[in-house]
Amino acid sequence: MNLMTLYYKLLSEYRDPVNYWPQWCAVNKSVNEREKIIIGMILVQRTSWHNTNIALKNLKQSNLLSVEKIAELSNLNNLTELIRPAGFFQSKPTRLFDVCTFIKKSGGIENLLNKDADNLRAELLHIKGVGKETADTILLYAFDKPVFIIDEYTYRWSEKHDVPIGRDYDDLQLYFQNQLESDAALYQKFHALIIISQRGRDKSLMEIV
DNA sequence: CACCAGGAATGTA
DNA sequence: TACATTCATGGT
Repeated sequence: MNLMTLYYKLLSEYRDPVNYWPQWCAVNKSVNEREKIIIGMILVQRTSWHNTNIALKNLKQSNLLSVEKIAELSNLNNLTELIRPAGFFQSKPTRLFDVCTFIKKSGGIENLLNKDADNLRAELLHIKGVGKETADTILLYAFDKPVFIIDEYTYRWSEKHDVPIGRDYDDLQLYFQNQLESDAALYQKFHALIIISQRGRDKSLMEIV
């Protein structure tokens, strides 16, 4: 069974993933929504969405759920307290600040949207705290670039469905992208379905819209 | 109380 | 290159 067949099977079982993640799979995302996705992706690293949502809510209440405003901070003390529920308080504030600073110095989301996916990916990977998974998640969901995300869910799903590729990020990503048409909307829905189809106890997702 | 939740940097051989 | 360790919070 090829990946497209498996995708349609997932669709038939779980319906349209856009209903589960409207803010992620939306066709027309605002700049602000894209920023929230990026901020969320940094905060959720090795953390549950439940905890991440608390941190996001704190940022919103302090009017800091913004790349610009985070990048303009003179110190990270307040930011550290606000995102503490997301854990790793000694590293995440700096990671978040660095990502926001990069975006601001690059001319903002609007400017980065025009950049080539490969070049943007390389630039993101230069930021300390941004690895392949985070970079690709940002590319796919915040910038709508056709890059398939490889994460623990993708590994488990691939193994379960006998995808003939081992546990290697680059190999598995190439396989998905070679088997599927290069389409960001397809990748977004496909990956959302992979997650939805195997969520465990914590069924929470990103809440902030 | 033990374990987990969409990682990435760092150190070791 | 490949693998182990470390980092922190809130829920189950």
